[in-house]
Amino acid sequence: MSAACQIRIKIPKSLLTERVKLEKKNFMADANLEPAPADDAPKSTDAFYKRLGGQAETLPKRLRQFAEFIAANPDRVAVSTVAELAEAADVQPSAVMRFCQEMGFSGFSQMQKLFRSDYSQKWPDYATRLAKLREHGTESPSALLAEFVEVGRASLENLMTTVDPGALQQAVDVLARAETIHLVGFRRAFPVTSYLGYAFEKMGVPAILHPGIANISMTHLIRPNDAVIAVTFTPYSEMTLDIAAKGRDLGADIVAITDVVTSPLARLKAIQLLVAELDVGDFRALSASLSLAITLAVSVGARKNLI
Amino acid sequence: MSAACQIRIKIPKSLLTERVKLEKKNFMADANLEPAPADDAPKSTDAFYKRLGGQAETLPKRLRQFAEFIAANPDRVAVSTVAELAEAADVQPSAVMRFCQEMGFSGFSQMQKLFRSDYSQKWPDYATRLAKLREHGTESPSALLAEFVEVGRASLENLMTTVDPGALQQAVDVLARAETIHLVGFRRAFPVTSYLGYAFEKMGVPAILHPGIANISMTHLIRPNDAVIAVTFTPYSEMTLDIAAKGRDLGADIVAITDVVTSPLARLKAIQLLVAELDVGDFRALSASLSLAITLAVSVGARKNLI
DNA sequence: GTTAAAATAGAATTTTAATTCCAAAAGTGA
DNA sequence: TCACTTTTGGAATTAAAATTCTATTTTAAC
Repeated sequence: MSAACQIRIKIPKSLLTERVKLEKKNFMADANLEPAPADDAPKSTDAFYKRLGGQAETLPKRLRQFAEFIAANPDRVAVSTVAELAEAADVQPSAVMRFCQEMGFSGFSQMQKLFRSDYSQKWPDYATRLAKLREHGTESPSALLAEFVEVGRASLENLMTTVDPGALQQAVDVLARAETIHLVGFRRAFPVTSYLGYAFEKMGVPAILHPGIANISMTHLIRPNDAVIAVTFTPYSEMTLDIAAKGRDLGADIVAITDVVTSPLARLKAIQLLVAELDVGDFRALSASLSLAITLAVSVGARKNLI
Repeated sequence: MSAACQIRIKIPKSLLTERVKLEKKNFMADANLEPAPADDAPKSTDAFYKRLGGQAETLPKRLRQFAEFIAANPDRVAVSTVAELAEAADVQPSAVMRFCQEMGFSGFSQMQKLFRSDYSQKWPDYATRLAKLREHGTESPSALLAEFVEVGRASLENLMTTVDPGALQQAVDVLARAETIHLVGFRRAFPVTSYLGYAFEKMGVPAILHPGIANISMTHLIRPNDAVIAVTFTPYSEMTLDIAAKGRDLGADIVAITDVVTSPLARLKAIQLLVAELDVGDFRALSASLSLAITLAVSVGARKNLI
């Protein structure tokens, strides 16, 4: 037979499909096998995260890369395709598949099914979720968390109305002009000043966090061209007021983050930024104060072209 | 020509596909047309519901049936297939298609895309917005404040879904049992630990705030019946991880406040409390972390009948 | 009751996405 | 440095889902 006579027939796969499917089906029926019994696939997203946490260390590079992406964006799994996730995590689609199998799933589809079943639970609106959190019993930590979350949100909402844009602008001007910024605030105001300290340090803005330990005040460090950020809420800390007053005497500008206009800091002709934060018992959700502080820091950094 | 001679040839579609695809492609290229400009498709789920409300009355039976189903189960659209929705609503898949077209979409896929983006849009792209704000330093501080307030609110809302009530309860149990609580967290986590330190001190709960200054770690203070609260976010602070690991070795319980499940703290079999907070450059709105922290502190105090 | 129009169900087909496969690259230990 | 294993990227294949098509049924008007 001469080669010229040979004809290659490519059978369209679509014609084959049916038969193959049938054979497969029959085989499955005979062997009494389920589609995918999924040996050790996580049964809940909690179980999945647990496994992920334990296994992440041992995964090869690309798989770990994807694992981290998933950990950071868990909600995207339910509504994305393999290709989309792969692109977003900057890995190949096949890496995604390998990851799914490594986690015990038969493939992506099975894993996605798990996330999708969880999806509707996350959907209820804010009020419903809050109610659910409280359900655990009025004394439970989660009920308390619901309380603080709500208070925090209310405080943030308030913040927009209590802070005067003009005063904020003025504060930024003053701080950007200052040679050194002194951060003063103790006890429950300390988280605010320490965060300001971190932020200024990071941006290279000269700032001193007054530690207030051992009752040593470092007022002698304050110079005329400096500025002081004083943070205090009722009951006002004596030391904060003292240092602010000394700073004013030495000619420094004072920016006050405090709670009400009648605050003793008002006497110092300080630029006042008011934060009406709500209390739960004796404790205060600092959400609003921190947000104001970080705004201040970033604005000053931006003004100085440091970020 | 006699009828007997006529032969009907059905060309396998698979052979046609390629050519047709090419022709389509070329045509599109020539005409410079986008795939599906979608004349009057709703651009948001709000617009969709509005249209649905107005049009539902005039829809034929099956389509109305499906419309009602959608109205009752809006969350299922994003994570279901046509077949699944059809089955759940007890209509044919083709009815679903007709519904989608009736609502102005090119098909189901386009409609689903809307619902999916709506879900992931829940956490809008603050990071980029803020980055832009900072770049253009021209923006007013109050605009920046508004952004941070928004971010804070979103973070708090998110906190309710990322924190597992069981883990929170467990953490409180462990901390209430501990002889001494060690607070570990530096740099941007420090505001959190320092606030915990303040709260515990105020309630009389024995707690040590590890200062982390001068690279002196105080791990030798940790005893078997103690607990460690380790707070760290990417990039994880070495010192925090070290102290937590030492604590684990010494037999203390570890409670971790961190950002993702793949955090190195997972290795230590720590009780993990996850906080998904937005980073703005190197800065983090700490609202959620602080709310979680204060919840933890107050719950422990309550458990010990100290407040 | 008859007829035309509209709507529907279900199958056929196309399109898109998931999964597998394999050659090439990157590690690893002798 | 060389053999050997693991991991990776990308194409090829298979499976699944979306979309279209058409015969049939229902509806509504006359």
